[in-house]
Amino acid sequence: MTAFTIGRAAQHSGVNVETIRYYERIGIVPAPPRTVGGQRRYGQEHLRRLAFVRRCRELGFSLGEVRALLQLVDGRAYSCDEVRDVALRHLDAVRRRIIDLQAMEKALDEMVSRCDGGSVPECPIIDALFAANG
Amino acid sequence: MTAFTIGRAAQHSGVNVETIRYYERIGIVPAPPRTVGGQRRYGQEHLRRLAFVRRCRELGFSLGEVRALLQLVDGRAYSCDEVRDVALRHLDAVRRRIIDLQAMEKALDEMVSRCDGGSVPECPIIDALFAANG
DNA sequence: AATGCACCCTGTAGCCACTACAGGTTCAAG
DNA sequence: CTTGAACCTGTAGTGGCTACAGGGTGCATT
Repeated sequence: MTAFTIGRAAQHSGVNVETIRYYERIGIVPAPPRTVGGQRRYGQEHLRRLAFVRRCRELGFSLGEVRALLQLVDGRAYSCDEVRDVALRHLDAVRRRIIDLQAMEKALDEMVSRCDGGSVPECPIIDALFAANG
Repeated sequence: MTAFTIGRAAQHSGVNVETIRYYERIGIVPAPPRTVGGQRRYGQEHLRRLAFVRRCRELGFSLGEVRALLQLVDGRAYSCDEVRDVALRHLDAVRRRIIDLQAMEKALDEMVSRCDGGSVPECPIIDALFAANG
């Protein structure tokens, strides 16, 4: 018998104790059985699911997406295409985000390099931030 | 005399009407004068500041960082070094974020490409998500 | 002067994904 | 049987907005 307390489940799955309770509350993970005193006891299947959620979150899936993936998994007979679709959409979003951040990086880098430490009369970074778009 | 309503100020600065009121509430921008009836009227300096905040936000600065930058600007005699420091720290954070996202992208890409549409018995994406870290 | 209506006002609640308490209870070791 | 770490619930806070509800204002037109 494997019965983990929430603390052990947290250690094992990498999901914070508070977060596990939060996931239960919002229905991302099922409520586990309780001891007579009311404490949660987790089995292997719960840990597996928690680790799944954690992995998804590490990959940047929103909880909505995670929910969608779990529904596909739970209704056995999920189609690979549906899963692939969720993943591809997310991959696209990640790529767009990277492009956005790279644009920020470029703009910041240019701003910072324009100001190379000399005590110029006006700060070129502040000037750039006050300047119009672009 | 330039006196913009909040709507005009929003158009002009690119900051949403609700967001302008929010910025005023949290002290990012000063409260403008009002008409007798209580409506806000913005001058050039307000617009300039709103545009500054907007530009900072576009570059990914947090409102905390924006606040810090504005304090440097407001206390005239800000040092360029201090500004540069805020910008450099943020640039670092942006770069770290890009690296994180690129790792996600790689992992997602590998997952998705392992599943090339064929109806395999088990979905490799789901398998990968259920698998341990890495 | 009256009316219409687009815009403005405040205040509150909601979003996401947690995190951090307060104030109390349970479990297991010694 | 006592200790104390870990657990429980419920609520409130985070950041950065956004979206109402329910009302008031300001300007153009009639």
